[in-house]
Amino acid sequence: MSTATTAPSSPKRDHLMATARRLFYRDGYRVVGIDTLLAEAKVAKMTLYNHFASKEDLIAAVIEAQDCEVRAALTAAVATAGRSPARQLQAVFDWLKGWFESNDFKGCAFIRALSEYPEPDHPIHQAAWRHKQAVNAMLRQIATDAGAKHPAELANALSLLVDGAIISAHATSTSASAVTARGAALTLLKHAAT
Amino acid sequence: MSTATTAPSSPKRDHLMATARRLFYRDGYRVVGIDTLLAEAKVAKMTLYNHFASKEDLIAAVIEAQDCEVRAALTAAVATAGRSPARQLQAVFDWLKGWFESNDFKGCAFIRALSEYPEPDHPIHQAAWRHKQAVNAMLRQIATDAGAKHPAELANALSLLVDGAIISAHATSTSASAVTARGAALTLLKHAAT
DNA sequence: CACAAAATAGACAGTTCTGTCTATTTTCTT
DNA sequence: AAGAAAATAGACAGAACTGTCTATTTTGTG
Repeated sequence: MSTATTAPSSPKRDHLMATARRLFYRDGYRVVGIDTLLAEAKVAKMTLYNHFASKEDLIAAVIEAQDCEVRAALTAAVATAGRSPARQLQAVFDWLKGWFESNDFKGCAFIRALSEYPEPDHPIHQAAWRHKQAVNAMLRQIATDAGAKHPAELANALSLLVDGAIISAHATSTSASAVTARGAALTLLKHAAT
Repeated sequence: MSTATTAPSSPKRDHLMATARRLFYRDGYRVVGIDTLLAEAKVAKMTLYNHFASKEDLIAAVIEAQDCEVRAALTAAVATAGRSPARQLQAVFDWLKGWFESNDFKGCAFIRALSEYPEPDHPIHQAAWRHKQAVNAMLRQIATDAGAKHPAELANALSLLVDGAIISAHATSTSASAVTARGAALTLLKHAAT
């Protein structure tokens, strides 16, 4: 018996999730209809509604999955950078740069969720917000390791640079913002160290 | 005779624009339908389609209008701060803070436009992008006045802080990110001065 | 007043949307 | 092989969507 809050895994469910993630990320949550999604996944409509209560429920599940994947990728990127906080921070923005330069980069799934569901109480809005909190916690760890006087405040500033870089990369279709953000982040890190 | 690229002004057109701005900002571009907008504005459908070619055309016009208004407000905020670049920069983030704390703050209309129309070629996407460029130009002026070694690069970093602060304020429904961003901005400004 | 321009209500077409239901077929387990 | 569970196709309801058209009324102007 599983007491997990996440729904049980199944091949069809996973396949639906994968297709949903791809289409929602490429085109947007509201603009992609259930029928389009089902045609792309080659899955019957009732299968979807047996696994998810509603489209919103599916979107929330997609965001949770994205959250897990992004956090794992970031953790891995940081891990390869060794123990130096400065190098770890560089690794974060280098990872961003690689993402920005990938062919299917279309902005941030979480920022888009915040935009498409602007009500703060909305479950989708909140799921996206939780992800941003988790990333902030990772940055706070780096700030603490660096011996920052106010690690939480530094982490908040670094989060602004991350989100700003994503917005800029999406708006301009270039990856230059990652380099800019990395430079600013290192400046702030150096300035905040005791 | 007017050679302006913008459509001629008229009371009905202006009223439609005002209602559209309010509803699109509050709920989103895609989620607000034409019928909802017309009911709220108490205007007939043909009046709308006599002034705008399509819903997309209306959205593009709304974004242009928002662009003008935001730039004017920012320019005014900077103007009251005197000639000190540091104070001008503070004024930008203080203005952001006031905006975040207003009752109807629901994130950034331009960031949302980039999210809801993620295709770089889309006219709405590009209109939002032009606004971000204009704000960046204002910051570049401040950076230049401050004697920064690389004013364009500093302006880019400041833009990241602005957009990041907006995202964070919307995600958390607080204005703390404005203070964080202001502190980081001043640090970067000081560090970049010759 | 008379004429022209603008705005109106409302029907309408054609599409798309989410979600439900049924009846049938496939798949898995024992 | 037999029975249970899962997945299927497809119709269907009911609503919402953008955009068009017409006939009527209001408004502004000379």
